[in-house]
Amino acid sequence: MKYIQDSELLEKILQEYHVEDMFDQTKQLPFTLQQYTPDEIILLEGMEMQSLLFLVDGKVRITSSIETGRSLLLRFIHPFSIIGDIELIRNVPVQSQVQAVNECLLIGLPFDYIKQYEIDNPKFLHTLLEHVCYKLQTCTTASRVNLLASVENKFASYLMSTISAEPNNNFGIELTTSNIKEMANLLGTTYRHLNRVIHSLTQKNIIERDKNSIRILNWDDLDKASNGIRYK
Amino acid sequence: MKYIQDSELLEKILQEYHVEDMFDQTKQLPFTLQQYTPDEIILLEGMEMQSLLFLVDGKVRITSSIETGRSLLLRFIHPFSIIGDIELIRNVPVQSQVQAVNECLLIGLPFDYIKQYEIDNPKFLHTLLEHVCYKLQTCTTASRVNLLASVENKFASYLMSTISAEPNNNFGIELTTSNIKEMANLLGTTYRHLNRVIHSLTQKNIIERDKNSIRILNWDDLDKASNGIRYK
DNA sequence: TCCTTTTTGGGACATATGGCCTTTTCATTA
DNA sequence: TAATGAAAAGGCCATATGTCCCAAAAAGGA
Repeated sequence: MKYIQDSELLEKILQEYHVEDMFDQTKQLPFTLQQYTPDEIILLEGMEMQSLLFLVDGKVRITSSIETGRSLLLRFIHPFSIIGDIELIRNVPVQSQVQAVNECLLIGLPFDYIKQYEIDNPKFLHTLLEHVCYKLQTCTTASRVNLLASVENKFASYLMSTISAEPNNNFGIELTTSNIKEMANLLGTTYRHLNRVIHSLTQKNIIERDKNSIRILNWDDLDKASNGIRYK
Repeated sequence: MKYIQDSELLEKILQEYHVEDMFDQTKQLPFTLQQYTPDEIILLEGMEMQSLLFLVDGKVRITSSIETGRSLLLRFIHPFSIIGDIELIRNVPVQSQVQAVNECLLIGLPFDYIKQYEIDNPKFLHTLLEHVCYKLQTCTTASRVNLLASVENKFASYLMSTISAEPNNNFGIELTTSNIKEMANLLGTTYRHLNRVIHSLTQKNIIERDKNSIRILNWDDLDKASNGIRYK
């Protein structure tokens, strides 16, 4: 992690994400600007947290692990996201592992400062509340999906969400596959099994796979394969 | 559901749960006092919510379902709990099915009123935030557990938490079993399978089962069977 | 007490999924 | 081009779990 001293950049970011809507005045707040390199660990489960973090650039992976060593990809987050809300409010150690996927920029604001000056600021509280509620809603959905849906259901649903959210919806529709392992994690399964599922869907002519892409051939059948599962 | 007109009772409850700590003044708030009978549905997924609810007596089951008809027990809640926080903050329809387990008493406070008079009250916001954060933390834990642990792990852990939380820790330690089906749901499995797991643990002399109770014979081995899973 | 009905438990089988290890593919270099 | 090594895919088996259905047990009634 590298601290960046660049008050102009900071100011620009604060404006871009309307951080001033969250605090009454942003000029004098003791923000820090932090840069992380790809794969760098931002927070380790169990450590004590000192600052609330705002993700303002890059992509971050949130995972959770158990004693057996296995771990679970909870979600990816993108700007603008808040990291450390539970820890701030409940005074607990870091709940999940947080890791930069690519180069990331985060803004930090010390808990001490927040607790002293902002903890009763309705604007700030609203922002926090909205973000936490969003996370809770997402987590509830994920919980339900994880327990009730098969990997095929989840993969079908994931494919449809991901692809329809992609900008390049030109003709076929594509998706790089070097991240199959990542998808497997996200879906809570193994690479081996996801491959099996992909193979099966290919056999049924629902999707088509070549070297670096997966293409949907039959949206209706894919929808059936998802069995009504929707991630959002 | 039956509305109860009993301002004395209401007042008593408001004091018992320190509801006045949440609002600046509680006297004039348009609270309603609602009583539900065992198994009565309090909220159905998808309906529009009008009031924030506070559970003040009884036990409530929160479940979630998918199109296939299967459903999942997310958690039980006890007083003092808030129902409808996400719906209030995010303006979304009811996210989970809410059902009274036994006779329940709830206090309602209309969203309209809250949005007009209390939505910027830091005390109220803090209370909400604490409850939502707690739920999120619980949900994250549950998510991880659900995906990474076997039914045997979960049952072992569940048994230990439940039993050690019981007051009657006298000699052996007991647990009624008529609710095995409920436990199966809570653990995200079937009655059939939970029976199988219980049978297996019995074979290993880790637990002992008779007509109406399960007793732990060997805490160490049960702990091993839980494989490090902890619900809280 | 014996018979009927309901509840509970468990047998048998099918399926989903994980783990290991081999095979295949692909890229790199001699 | 051939040889070599790394990465990806897939075969095979074990296990966990769900589903269906029947048997055992309990409860109720004549």
